[in-house]
Amino acid sequence: MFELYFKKVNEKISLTAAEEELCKSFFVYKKLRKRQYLLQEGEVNKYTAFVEKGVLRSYTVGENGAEHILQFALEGWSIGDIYSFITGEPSKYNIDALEDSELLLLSKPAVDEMMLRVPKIQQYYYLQMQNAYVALQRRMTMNISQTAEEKYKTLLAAYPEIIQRVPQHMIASYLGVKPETLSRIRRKKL
Amino acid sequence: MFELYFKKVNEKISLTAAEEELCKSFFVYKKLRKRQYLLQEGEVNKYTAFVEKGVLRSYTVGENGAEHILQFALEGWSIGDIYSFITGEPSKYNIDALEDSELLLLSKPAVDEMMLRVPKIQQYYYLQMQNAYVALQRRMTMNISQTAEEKYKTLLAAYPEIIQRVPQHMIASYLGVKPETLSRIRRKKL
DNA sequence: AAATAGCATTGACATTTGTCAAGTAAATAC
DNA sequence: GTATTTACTTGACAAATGTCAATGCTATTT
Repeated sequence: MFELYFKKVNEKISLTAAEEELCKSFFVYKKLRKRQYLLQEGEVNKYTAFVEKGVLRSYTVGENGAEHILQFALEGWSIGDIYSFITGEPSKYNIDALEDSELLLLSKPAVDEMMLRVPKIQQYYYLQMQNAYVALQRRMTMNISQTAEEKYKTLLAAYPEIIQRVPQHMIASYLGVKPETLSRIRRKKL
Repeated sequence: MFELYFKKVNEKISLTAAEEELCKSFFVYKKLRKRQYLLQEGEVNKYTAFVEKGVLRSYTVGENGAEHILQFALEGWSIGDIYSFITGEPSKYNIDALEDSELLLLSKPAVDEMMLRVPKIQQYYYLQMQNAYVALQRRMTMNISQTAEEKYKTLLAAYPEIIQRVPQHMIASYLGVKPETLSRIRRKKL
């Protein structure tokens, strides 16, 4: 149940068996059914979730009720509202499961303790943070410089799994276009 | 010449006079004339720059020669290509000054050494990284959910100084619209 | 199996944004 | 100070995307 997590960690740093065992003790395992919330707007985000299995998404809801998707997280990715997690303020985001999913949760005290007991792991999380930032920057560049069709192609090339496993109207929201527009873009290439 | 930097740092953590002195020794002071580069595409980004005075911007250049602006940095902000800084790979970004500017540069070895000698400062940089991420996330949400006009208003409300000090066509690029479109948006409200 | 609800597709049309071209204003160079 | 370049504005038109409404499809519920 920790296979994927340590696979990912050991791509970046290397932990001894003893260190791995110690790490495990800080996580809480959680299953989420499709459509279940991990976090709802207004709650404090107490955990960052590593996805062992399934797909989650984070999103906001506008005044008009429209959903705006910020992030998808497939197996091997992490998700959570960092801002709320750190500050303890209520989150503006919702996070829920798009498929039945299995998660490894880490609370803030657990992170702190883990960093203390297994200092090496700090580097992994720092790298993670950087990667997340860089990825977001890339998405930003894509968004200001490309048309709807180009954005779709870029996403398809970079993360084909997302396109396959996520409903189309959510992909549209992620790209910042209407579902009808995405449907028309897709029709072109059949 | 370090006033602004320590003003910012001490908003988050508190350093003793001795610690401040120690910190100072890790920075390199640099003046940049308007239009001068801090970083050019293809170079390795060796420094993160804290802006004491002036305005810088980071941007990419597309195949068609169009510039896409990623970030502005006014007094009190930092700028640099984190990815290149960390990995040592050549940067895909350009960074230059939009006004005569004064910078405090920190190299990677200097950061490492500073963190070691003044551990407290680690927290400041971790917070900085988080804030940068959260700000980018906000911008992303704005970009996928708002029209050109709304994006302009949002930017104007959040960072009026940017609008005043940066050429309009760069604002347009930052928002992901054409200069003509921005000009027409601005005309409406006079 | 039938009923329901949500999702994807399509068409007609409206709105927003982009493109091209021209002209003016402002900044910079000489 | 004049010349030259660069930035901003404006208009006419084109292209992209959004809106609204109808339809069929698929999955879920009962």
